Amino acid sequence: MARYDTEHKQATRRRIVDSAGRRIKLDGIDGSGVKTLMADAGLTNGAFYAHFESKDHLVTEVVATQLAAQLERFADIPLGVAGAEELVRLYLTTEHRDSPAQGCPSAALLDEIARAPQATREAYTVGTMAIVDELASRLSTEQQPEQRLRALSLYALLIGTLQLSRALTDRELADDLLTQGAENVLDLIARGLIDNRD
Amino acid sequence: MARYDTEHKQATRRRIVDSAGRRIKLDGIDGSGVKTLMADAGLTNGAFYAHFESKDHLVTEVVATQLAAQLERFADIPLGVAGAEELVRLYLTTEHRDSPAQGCPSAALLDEIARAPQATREAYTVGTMAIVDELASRLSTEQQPEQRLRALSLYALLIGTLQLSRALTDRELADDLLTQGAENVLDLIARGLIDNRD
DNA sequence: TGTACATCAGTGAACGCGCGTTCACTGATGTAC
DNA sequence: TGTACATCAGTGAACGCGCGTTCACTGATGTAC
Repeated sequence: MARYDTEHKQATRRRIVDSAGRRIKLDGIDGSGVKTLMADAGLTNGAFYAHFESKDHLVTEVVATQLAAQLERFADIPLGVAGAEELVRLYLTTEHRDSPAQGCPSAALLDEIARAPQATREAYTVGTMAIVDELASRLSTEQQPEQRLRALSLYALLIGTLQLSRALTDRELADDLLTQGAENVLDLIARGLIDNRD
Repeated sequence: MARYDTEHKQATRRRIVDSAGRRIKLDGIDGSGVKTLMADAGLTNGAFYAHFESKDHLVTEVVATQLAAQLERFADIPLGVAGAEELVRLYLTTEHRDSPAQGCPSAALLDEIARAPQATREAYTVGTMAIVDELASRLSTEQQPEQRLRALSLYALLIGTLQLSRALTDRELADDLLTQGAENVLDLIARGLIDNRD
């Protein structure tokens, strides 16, 4: 099975990174073995090292790719404050909570990333800032450096709310938390607008 | 080494749970092996099963114990809204962020707990609600059921902010996030008070 | 008070297993003639 | 157009290692006499 066109190997690599993204968000970094990650992509464990230097290298790429995917989901939402509000509501849905494999990598992996090697954390920081810029662009018409920090903080609030909602076994409480969390974050967005008018 | 007084074995057990709490908050659940956990308590791996049925059982007990410890830290803070504000500021310090082993188990382990067995998640839910009640008691003079939900959401915001600050490699940005996060959460607390006056 | 003994908390080697990683090999492919 | 061949993506067994767990054993202790 070889000597395919130039695209073939790159396509396989992308397939591995994509399916690994889903698996890792579902079972965690430590919880996802190389054998499983390769089986998800329809391959066997041995082929892994023809594509990646190590599992750590794949994880770093997965983090970057998944943050880019999350960025695209946000970028698809209309601009302006109405867009920011829609973004918050979309993030804090029961669907997002109940489908970690399809969702935001921060909510699925944040504390594992905090313990990850430097290279992974750096990729995370870069990818997160791109998301934050996308969010910041919706918080006010004029782009102030301060908006970036507000956006970063709002992103942290979204992540914490979704994570806690995932951990609680009381389903009703977990649902109410999403609602309350959205209300609080929307409140902060609205308040930022008022402050800007002063 | 045996036939000690009745207290001895229980004391050893408590010592294991305590040191395991620190280790697990530092290295994660999957990242902490039984051998290491026992060495931290000055024992060898074999003795583990004289104290616990399985690693999962220890983890569940660690989660409960650590949440109880976090509850005590909160309970030590004065009552009233001023207390709530102090609590927020204490939670979002660089010291707390840089000492996960001594800090809040939610911030260290939340997404690993979300993937943990049912029993662990149930212990987490119970322990978290106790913390939330402690927080809620500071949000307004009269205890409304709605305050509990507000407190739960505020706790989620604190957790998310600390976690994200831990993951970012840009130290200055991570510090600014703590400041901005505190500002946002304090804003929400103040706003809750105004709403209550209506 | 002194000695023999039963207790049992703790030891440490070993179990099977899955981990991340390596490597000799396979076999479908595009190319050369 | 047909055949021989070099390529190399992918296979799958094996590596050493640490995992969670088991178990035969140790030896300091409190108790009995």
